[in-house]
Amino acid sequence: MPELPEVETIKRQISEDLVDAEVIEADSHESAKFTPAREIVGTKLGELRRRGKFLIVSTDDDRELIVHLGMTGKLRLVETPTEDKYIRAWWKIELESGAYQFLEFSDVRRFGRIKVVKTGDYKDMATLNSMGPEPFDEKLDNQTFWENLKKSKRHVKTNLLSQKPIAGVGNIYADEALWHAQINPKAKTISKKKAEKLLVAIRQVLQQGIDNGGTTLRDYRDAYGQSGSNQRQLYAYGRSGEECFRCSKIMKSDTIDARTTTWCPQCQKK
DNA sequence: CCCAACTCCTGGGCGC
DNA sequence: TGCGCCCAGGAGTTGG
Repeated sequence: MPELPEVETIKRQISEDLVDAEVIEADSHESAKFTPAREIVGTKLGELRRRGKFLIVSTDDDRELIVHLGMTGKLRLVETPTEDKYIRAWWKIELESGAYQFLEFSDVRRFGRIKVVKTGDYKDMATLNSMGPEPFDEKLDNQTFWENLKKSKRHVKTNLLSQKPIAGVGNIYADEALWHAQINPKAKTISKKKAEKLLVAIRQVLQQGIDNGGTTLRDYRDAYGQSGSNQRQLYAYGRSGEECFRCSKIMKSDTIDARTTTWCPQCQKK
């Protein structure tokens, strides 16, 4: 599932190509989740940005195209249209160089969505509107993160997935970060010391994910259709029943607030 | 405001 | 070989 590192990888790959590209033609699946894709025909694009797990492209008429990849979404840039029955939206664009390319949004399970809004107008997008700070924002310090965590009384794992204390963390990187910080996913109150450790761990697992071009378990591919390699360096996610890499106890898995969670019962005690 | 429950979706894995 | 069942889960929606 695309989380911050996967979305960041795509952003880095095609952001520059989109600058000053003109949208010549577009079409989409008929679902209202995707039809806004058609609204930007005739505009010129700006850079592609990332906010949490959202991709945002500005247009030259003061709007923004917002893409969320959901569970199985892929955004890719190709020279000729791909034979792919799961393409939910596509845009034919003319790059600044004069070359024509196709930006394709493919999404088997249709959990992704596309929106077009006036610049910065996210009032109809609850998650984006109340999103916490970017993990690599230098202004995000230990004190702020700790205070953000304390705003909710929910399980820390669930709190992270809400995108409110910090942006961009999903199920995989949440389990990874909690393992590294040795925090029980069901903990509800986090000491300042533990919060500091968690922030370090989040930054570390996300950076490693970016460095590895994302985690490809099943569906994730980058903007050129390539797999990431971070799945080879996971310490918690998907390791239920296997030995903890730190203490050799058997890793445990359970559903916490409807999300599968894997942790070490020995070194992630409450 | 917060939170919990429900909803959206389909390929793939498994038991029989 | 194929059928039925279940699982993966981010975020939007609804209702308390």
